[in-house]
Amino acid sequence: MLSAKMEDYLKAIYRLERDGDPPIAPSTIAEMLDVTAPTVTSMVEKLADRGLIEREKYKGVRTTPEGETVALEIIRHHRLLETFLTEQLGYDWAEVHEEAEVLEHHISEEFERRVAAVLDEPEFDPHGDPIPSDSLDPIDDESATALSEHNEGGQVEVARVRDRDPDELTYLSDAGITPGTVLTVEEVAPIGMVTVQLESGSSVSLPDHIADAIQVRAPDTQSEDGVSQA
Amino acid sequence: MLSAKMEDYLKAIYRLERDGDPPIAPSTIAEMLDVTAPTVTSMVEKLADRGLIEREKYKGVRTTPEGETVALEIIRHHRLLETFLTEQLGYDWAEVHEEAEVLEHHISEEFERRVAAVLDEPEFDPHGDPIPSDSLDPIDDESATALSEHNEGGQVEVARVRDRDPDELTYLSDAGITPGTVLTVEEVAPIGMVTVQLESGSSVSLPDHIADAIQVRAPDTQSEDGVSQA
DNA sequence: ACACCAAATTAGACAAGTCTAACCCAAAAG
DNA sequence: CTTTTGGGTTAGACTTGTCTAATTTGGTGT
Repeated sequence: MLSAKMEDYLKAIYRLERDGDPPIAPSTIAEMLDVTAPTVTSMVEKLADRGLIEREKYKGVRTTPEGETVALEIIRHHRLLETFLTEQLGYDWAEVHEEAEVLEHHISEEFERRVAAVLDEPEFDPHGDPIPSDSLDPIDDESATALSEHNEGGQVEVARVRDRDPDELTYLSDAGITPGTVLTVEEVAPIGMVTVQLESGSSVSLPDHIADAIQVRAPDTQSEDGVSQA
Repeated sequence: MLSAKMEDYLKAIYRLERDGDPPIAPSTIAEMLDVTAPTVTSMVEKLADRGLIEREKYKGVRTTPEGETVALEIIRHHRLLETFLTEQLGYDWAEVHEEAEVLEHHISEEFERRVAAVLDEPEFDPHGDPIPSDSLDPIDDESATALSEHNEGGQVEVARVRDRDPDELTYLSDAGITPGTVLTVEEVAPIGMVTVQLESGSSVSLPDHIADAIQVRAPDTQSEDGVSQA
């Protein structure tokens, strides 16, 4: 069995690989997990011994297929839990991340199966992140673009919100912005701010770091129901 | 914050106090938690330093009021989780103990509150064990008697089943014996076995160690609904 | 080519939780 | 009142995950 810590490292490495390119430098991992460089060195040695990552000394690491499967398993746990907490226990999307971050390491496969069944095998979590399937096939993350890259006048639909700050998430949902929301880009101010208009007509201004975190796609011209994310 | 291990020791000590009398000997704790005696010595030192137990060297330990509160908190988590797993996720009562044993250490107060709310503040778990209230007042466990102490012909209602063996629990529920079931003691055989008759008319024979674990009380002459446990 | 520097690794320490082996109490037996 | 003996404690070691301080490496700049 893997420890919760090993799972955390693996998840971090996997996530970093999805953004930047492998190999992932120890310093990057250290920053993400808020530990020191020597701690990373000793941990990646252990993960490499277990065959979960490949390691080149003084270069960095990359996940092996087995390591990727473990990472996907944890991510599946995390996103199923986030979905479960919001849908069944009435959590707000701002609160679910922290709770799921802990529980993801402690639920059984049985729990995972039953939660997935109760939720009817969901494909996206409350932030719009895709939930890895039961078979743990790699997911492709990159179909949407950042809101901040769009020009004035364009109409877009919110696909994912890659922000986990509770205050910012609460602000967004209070403003009416969640996955599925259709927005029109009203103004891109040169001072690091984007203003969008909701379908209700109300306008919301967002600082760049939040506009960067909101991933959007062409509006779904079809339906308004919740199955539109596929 | 207390570690999961410290919580386990505290829970074990509290449980042992409820059965036998304090002070609780280190060897008893060691057996319950399946660790060696020196391990218990070092752990009880830590718990005593924290003010959660009183310790007399070479004698044993007893919980302080603060320790009792912590134990009750964990027991509340455990029993709420067991109830939640059966009622909301469709677990069988035979499976819930192990899952709850892990998760009880990792859920937040928020999670506890929301689960209790969704379940409508339940007072008993699927095995008939009382769930400590939100205020963590000590509970009195001892209103029921063991089935094994009853004489032939007596009619009783199952109050609690103090068994956690999955096979035995599955056997009992398959036989139709769960908290609330009304039984008539048919035969107390001198070979370590008790035979009971269900209201359906079917008979079930149980070895003493299981009859000991089934706690019963006078049948509820009133209703048949689920609120009858108070 | 050579020195420099940032980043990585090694070395050594520490806390938590566990073990085995050795020693010590304290209560019961004589 | 002494001895026996079983359970408890002390001593010392190991693992996991972390740290700080010292050292090494490999690419960069001149």
